[in-house]
Amino acid sequence: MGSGYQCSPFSLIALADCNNFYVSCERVFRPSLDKRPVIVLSNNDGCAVARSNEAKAIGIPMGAPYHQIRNLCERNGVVVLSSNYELYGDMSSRVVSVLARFAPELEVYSIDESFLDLTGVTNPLDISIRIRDQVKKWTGIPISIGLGSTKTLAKAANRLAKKKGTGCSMIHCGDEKILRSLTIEDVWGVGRRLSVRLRRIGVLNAWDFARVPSASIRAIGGVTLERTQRELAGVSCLELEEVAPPRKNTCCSRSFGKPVIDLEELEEAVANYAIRATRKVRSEGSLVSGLQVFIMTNRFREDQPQYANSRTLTLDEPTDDPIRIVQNAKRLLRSMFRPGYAYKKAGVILLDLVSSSFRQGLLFEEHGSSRRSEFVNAVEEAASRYGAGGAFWGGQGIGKQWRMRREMRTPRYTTDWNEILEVE
DNA sequence: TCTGGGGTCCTAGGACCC
DNA sequence: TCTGGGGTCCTAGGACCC
Repeated sequence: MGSGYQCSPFSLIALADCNNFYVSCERVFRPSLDKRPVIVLSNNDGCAVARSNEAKAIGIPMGAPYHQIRNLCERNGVVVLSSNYELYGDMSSRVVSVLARFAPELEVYSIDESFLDLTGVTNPLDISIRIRDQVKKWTGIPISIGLGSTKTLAKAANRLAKKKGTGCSMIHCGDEKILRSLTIEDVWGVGRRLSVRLRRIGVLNAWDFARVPSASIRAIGGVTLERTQRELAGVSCLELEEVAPPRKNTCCSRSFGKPVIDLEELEEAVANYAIRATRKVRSEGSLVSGLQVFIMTNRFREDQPQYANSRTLTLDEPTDDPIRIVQNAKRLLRSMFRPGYAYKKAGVILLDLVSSSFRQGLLFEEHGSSRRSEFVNAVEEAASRYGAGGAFWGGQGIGKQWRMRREMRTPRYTTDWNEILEVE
C-alpha cells in the first residue's frame, strides 16, 4: 500500500444516525404522513432542514429557502411543517436510552447521531441490525448504522448504508472499491471549500484522499484535515467522548418575523435573547465572563442599505445574573446601533463560560449580595415553572412584533400537558 | 414578501514586550 | 543611509459540523 498507515484492528465504532430525523419524529405521531412527501422548516419557517425520502425524490434540496420551493411543494402535495424542537429533543433522548442498552460507552454527538463503542463485539453487523430493530420498535424512529475502526470510517459507512438503503454497513480502511464509491464530498470534515481545492489536485474520492501525501493535505486544510486523512486510513485520532466537555460559549439569536427599525424594539429582542441564553448557562451551573451582541440587516436584500456590527465586552467578574447581563447587552447594542436601517437579525453570545464553583469568595461581595440573588432566583424559578406567563423581566417587553414565525408547528405531544396526544 | 440556529477548532496577523 | 528578533497573547475570520 505504501501509505505507511496500518488499520487498527483493535477498535470498532458504530455511528447510529436517525433517518430524516425531524420528519420521522412527526410521523411517529401522525402515521398518515407515512409514504407522503414531508418537509420540516427551520426557525422562522425559513428553509427546509429535514426531508422525507419522498420529498428528496421530488427534488427539494437540503436547506432550500421555503419561498423558493413553495410552488414545487404545492404542486406535489408536500406536507410542510414548522419545526418543533421540544418534540425532537424529547424523541432524541428516547432513542439514546435504547442505544445505551446495547452500548454503555456512547457519545451523543448531535440531536440525531450517536457514536457507540462496539469494540470486542463478535458479530457487530448482527448486533447493529438488532439495535436498529429495537430503536424502531420502541421509539418509532428508523435509524441507519455505520461501522468502522474510527469515527470517520463509521461516518463513511453510515453514508454508504444510507446511499444503498441497507440500514447497516461496515467499511474497512483497505477496501478500495467501497472507498472509491464515496465522493470526496461524502467524507466527514470535507466541506464545500475544501472539496473544491482537493478536486483541483486530483482527489476525487475517499480512496484518493487517504493516499495523497499528507503534506499536500496539510497545506490545503491544516492539521484538522490531516487528522481526517489518518482517520480514513484507519488511524484513530478522534476519541469517543462519553462525557460532553463543558460548553465554552452559548448563543441565542433569531431572525425577526418582520424587519425591525426602532432601537426600543431591538432592545426588547436583545433582552429576550440575553435572558434565554442566561437561562441555559444557569441550568448548567456556569457563569459568564463576557458577552457579545450582534445585529444585522437582511443580507439578501441588495436593494436596501446594509449594516452589520458586533461588539464584545469582558465583565469585571463572572456572573449568572440576568439583570447585569441584560444591562450590558443593551449597552453594547446602543453603542453600535445606527438608525435608518431595517434590521433582520440580532443575537447575544455569552463568552468564556466557567463553572460557578470557581466564583468561591465572591459570593458575599457586592455583586453577589444574597438578597439580590434570592430575588433573581425567585423570578427565574417562577419563569421556569409557569413559562413566560409566570414571570418575566421588564426589559423583555410584551409586544414582540419581532418574534419569529412558526405557523405550521405540530403540537408538543410529549412535553406539554396541554398538547398531549388524545386517544379516542 | 419570503433566505435557520448553535456550536467547535484552527490560523494568520496585530499588539505588545523585552 | 542605516531601522532586530523572538516570544506571547488576543482576536477576527475561515472552515467545518448538525
